[in-house]
Amino acid sequence: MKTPPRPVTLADVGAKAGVSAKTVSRVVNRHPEVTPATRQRVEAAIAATGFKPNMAARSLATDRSFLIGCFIVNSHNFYYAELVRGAARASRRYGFHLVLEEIDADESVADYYHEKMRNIGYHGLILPPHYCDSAALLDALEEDGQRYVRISPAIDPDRSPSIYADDGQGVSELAEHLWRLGHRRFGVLAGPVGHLASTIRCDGFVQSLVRLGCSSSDIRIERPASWNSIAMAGRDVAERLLRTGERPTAIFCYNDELAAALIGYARDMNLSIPHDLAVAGFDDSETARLNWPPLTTVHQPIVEMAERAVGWLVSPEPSGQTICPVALKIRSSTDPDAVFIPE
Amino acid sequence: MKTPPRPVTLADVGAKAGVSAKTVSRVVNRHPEVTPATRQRVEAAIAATGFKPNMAARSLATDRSFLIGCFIVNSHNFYYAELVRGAARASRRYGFHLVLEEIDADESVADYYHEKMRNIGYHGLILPPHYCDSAALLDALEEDGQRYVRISPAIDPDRSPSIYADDGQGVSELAEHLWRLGHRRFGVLAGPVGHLASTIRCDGFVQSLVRLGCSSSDIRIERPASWNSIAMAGRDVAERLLRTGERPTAIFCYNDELAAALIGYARDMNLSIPHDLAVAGFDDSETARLNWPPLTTVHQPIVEMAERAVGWLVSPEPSGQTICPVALKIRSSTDPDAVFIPE
DNA sequence: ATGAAAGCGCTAACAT
DNA sequence: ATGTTAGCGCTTTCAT
Repeated sequence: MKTPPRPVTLADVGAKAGVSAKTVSRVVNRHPEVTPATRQRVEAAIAATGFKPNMAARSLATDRSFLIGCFIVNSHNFYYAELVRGAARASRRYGFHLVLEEIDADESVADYYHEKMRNIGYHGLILPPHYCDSAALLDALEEDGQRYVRISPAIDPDRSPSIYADDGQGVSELAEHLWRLGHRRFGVLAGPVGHLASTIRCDGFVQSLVRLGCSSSDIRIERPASWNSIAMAGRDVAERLLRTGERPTAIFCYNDELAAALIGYARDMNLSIPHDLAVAGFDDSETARLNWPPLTTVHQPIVEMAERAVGWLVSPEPSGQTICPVALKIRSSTDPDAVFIPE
Repeated sequence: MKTPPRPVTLADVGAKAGVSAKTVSRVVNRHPEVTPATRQRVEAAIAATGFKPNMAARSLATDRSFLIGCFIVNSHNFYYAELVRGAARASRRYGFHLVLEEIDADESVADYYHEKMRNIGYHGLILPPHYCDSAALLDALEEDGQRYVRISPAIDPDRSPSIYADDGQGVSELAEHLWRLGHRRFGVLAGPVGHLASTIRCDGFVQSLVRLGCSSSDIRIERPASWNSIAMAGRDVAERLLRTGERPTAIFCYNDELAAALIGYARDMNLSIPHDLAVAGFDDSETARLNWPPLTTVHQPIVEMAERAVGWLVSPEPSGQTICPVALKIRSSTDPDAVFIPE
């Protein structure tokens, strides 16, 4: 590798254009008080020299970085991958750069923020589920005046800008959909205990069914004995739901991956999907689309939510105390052509 | 949000400890020439004041950032997600931060680098497949003296540090494995034309079989008519491979997602997997694990490769011209307990 | 509308 | 072993 060429500075450009460095700075930053004539000359000099402003110097002088930070769990997960996609795309669109901050499950986010992130001078931070519910983190951020946006927070919805998907609405529509199809006995593969989304999805689904006239005794809720393996979790619950008691004709699973695992097992039992058994998931992930027949599922506009989060972070005003409900869509597995039914 | 407290500077700490700012700097940067006594005093002052060095100032002064950049495709994809996981984790371990640079499929990476990345002063860059084969980008990086590491490059293996997975070895082992199981008629669901990994996997698989004594006429290679939908691609090829001509007893698919799609279709045909038909994928992705029975597949240590890439980037020496072959592992779907067979 | 000076917080290079 | 000086490249403030 060659040694890097000496970078072009504002002063270099200024010399070339016959103006001061400050004038060049004004042009670069689109200040209005510059004569069109000088502006043109400066822009020509910028183009000629290939000048690129130095981020570090700008950050030091303005005490603002052009970095957006996003907390991320340390595991392969459709939800986070989508979130990152949206955030990266939007950051780029606004001239910012997305930094990933991977936090271990067993460590304190607030501590990590203090130790490693505070000095970066992040322009804004994205707090996806889990992190957005750490009161200690929120306290630390507000103490610093650090701008942030929360995604689907479980606590203090009015505390600060937050964007969430209306899981309750989604499962309610799903319940109606299945009920309309004629299903009367249901199973639920519930998510982890204590996980808010899990509670909302499970309870919302059940309540909607009851509201439709379903008897509680016709809804069986099962939870995997262990979460170590998604495949095993799905099989475990399938075993209980399909081998014992009166078999449900429709099962709603906490997410698509669990639904896929459950379906695999059901097929081994020679059940035809969706004829003998309808299975619904949540997230509208790759898994839901790859499965055959495609999974009934609830789509969260994750990418768009992340884009909106970044949009708020880069906007001049601290984005207000807005809460943004998001429309949900249901995809039908009984119709292989998988059309979206709008809210 | 409160207004941020005035940040603590080196000078502040120095005043408190009764030393110069520079001495504090030396302590922070672990310079050896500091008396244990003063070091202790300074460290106490640092702890008391809650001092955190300012990244921007440090970057400006040293002309080094603590940022690792990683080029990323704009789509949800197991491979890139894993790569990001490994890179984020390793960056963090070394005190760096990982920045994602999402590049659209239809734009020039080299141009984007010039426009948006050059002024960041990246400590190092990770070039995953596709980007690592842009000669224009490599030229631009070397012109700038920009440190970088390539992952599985298709061109110029000796040009610069690169890390690759030995796909050829993987498919060779896979071929042997299937042959040993007694398969004699094979199908291949090939990847996109012109894609290097696709060529290596397909050709390597076929050549290995031929070497084992398989007749070329017993190996049928099929390619989806369209790549718009993975599910449809899998069905498309399955249709041709399983409905026409003599049915193969084993099919190797370019990746796990295609394999899953193909399997779904095969099951609709009432073929029992793996009894009637063995299906193998590539990547060892979530899909391979969620499928039931689990997919035969070839595992790339993607996370570890990314970690190694970062390790090279942060090491003082420009990491040499080393090429790093990586061991491959094969997982067997005929054995549901999915043990790894070491190389 | 433009320029000059000062300084953001840090470190390299030279003192001592 | 520690302190002093002079910037890094930019922006702010205050002149003009």
